[in-house]
Amino acid sequence: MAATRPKTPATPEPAAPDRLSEAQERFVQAWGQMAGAWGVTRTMAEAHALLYITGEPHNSDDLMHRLRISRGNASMTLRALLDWGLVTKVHKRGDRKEYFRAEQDVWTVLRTILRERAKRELAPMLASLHEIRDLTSDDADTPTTDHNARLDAMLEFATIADELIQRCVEADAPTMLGDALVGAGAPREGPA
Amino acid sequence: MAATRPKTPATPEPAAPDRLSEAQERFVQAWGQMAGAWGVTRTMAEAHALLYITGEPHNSDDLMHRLRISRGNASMTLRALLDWGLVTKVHKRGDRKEYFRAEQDVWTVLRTILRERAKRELAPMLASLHEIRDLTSDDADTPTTDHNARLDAMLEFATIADELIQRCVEADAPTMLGDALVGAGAPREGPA
DNA sequence: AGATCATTTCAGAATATTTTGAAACGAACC
DNA sequence: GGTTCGTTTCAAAATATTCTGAAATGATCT
Repeated sequence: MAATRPKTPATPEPAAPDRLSEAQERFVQAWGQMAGAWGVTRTMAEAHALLYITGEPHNSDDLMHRLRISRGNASMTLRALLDWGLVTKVHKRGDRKEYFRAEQDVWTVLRTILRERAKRELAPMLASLHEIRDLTSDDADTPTTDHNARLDAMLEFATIADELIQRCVEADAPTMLGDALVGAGAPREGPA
Repeated sequence: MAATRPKTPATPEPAAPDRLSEAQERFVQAWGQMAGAWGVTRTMAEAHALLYITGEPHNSDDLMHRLRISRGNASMTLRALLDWGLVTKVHKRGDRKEYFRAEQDVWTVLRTILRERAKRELAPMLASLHEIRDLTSDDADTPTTDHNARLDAMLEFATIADELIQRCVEADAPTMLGDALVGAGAPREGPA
C-alpha cells in the first residue's frame, strides 16, 4: 500500500514545505482578522504578519504576489507600516529594491502599537475632555455638578490610562508586565 | 451697562443650560471618535456617551432626536449596547416605552469592553494560533524550527494577554489596577 | 544626458459598513 | 375581538473605507 507516490486522491501527508506555507498563510489570515483590534487596515495587518512569521525581509513585489494586492496598495501599506514603526527598511547589496523587516519581539510590537494609538487616539481625546470640562468649570448650578462629576471621572480614567500606556511604552520588554504596570496611579482609597 | 438682558449680539455668556447642552454634545462627539478604539460603531459609542453623560435613562425616541438617527438605527444600536452589556433596561411606571441607562462607573465600563473584546476577538485568535501551531508541531525540519519559535512567541504573548484581561475582568473596580495586573505571568528571565 | 527600474500618487472603482424607512410583529389596553 | 403604541426586522440606499492601475516621480546606472 504505502509507496513513494501513493495514489490516494485526498492529500495524505503534505511535504514539510507545504505545511510551512499553509501555516504561514493561516497565520497571515488570523492576524489579518485582528486588524480592527490594532486599529490598522486588514492589509496592513496581513503584511505585518507575513513579515513577522517569515522572519525574512521582503520587498514590494513579494507582498504584491503573496498577498495578491496591487503595486500601489503594497507601496501604501508598507509606508503606513513604516510610519507606525512596525517595520524597518533593509538594504540588500546589489539590489535596487527596498526590503522591509518586521520587528521580531512581540512585546516591542505591542509597545509600538500602544504608543501610536495613544498618540493618535487617546491624546486628542484627553484634549477634548479638558476643553469640555472648561465649559462648565465655573458653574455652581446644581444641574452641572453631576455632569461635572461624571466628566471628572472620565477625565481621571483617561489620564490614568495615558500614564499606564506611557509606562508600558517606556519599559523594556522583559520588565513591561512586571514593573511598568505596578503603581500606575490606581485610585486607591486609604493612605497607609 | 450690565443689565438683565444685554444687547450684545455675539453670545457673551450663554446661560447655564446652554453650556450644559453644549458640553454634552461635545462629549458625545468626542466619545464617538473613540468608537474604533472600543470596537463598536460610531453611533453605538455616541449613544453610550449620551446615556453616560446625562446619567438619565433614555428611550428610543430620545436617542432618535438627540442623535438624529432613524428609528431602526436607534433600536439596533440600543440592542447592540444591551448585548455588549454596556446599558441596562429600565422600566418606568405608567410608561410603555423602554428606557436604557448606561453603567456609571468607568472602570466597570472598561471591564465590560475588555470582556467582550476578549471573547469576540482574542479567543478566536488563540484558537487559530493553536491550530496553526499543530500544523508544524511534529516537524523536525530545520526550516520550521524558526517558524515554530515565532509562532510560540506569539502564542505565549496572546495567552498572557488573555490571562491579564481575565484578571481585570474579574477584579472589582478599586483593585483593578493594583492587584489584577500584578503577577500576571510576565516572561521573567532569571529565577532569583 | 538618457535609459532603466523602483516607488509613489491619487482619481476612480470596488468593497465593506452603516443607516434608513416602511412593513411586520408584539404587547398592552379597551 | 380590535385598536393603539412601541419595537424589531431587513432589503435597499447612503456612506465610508480600501484598493487598483496607470501615470508621474525618483533613483541608479552607463
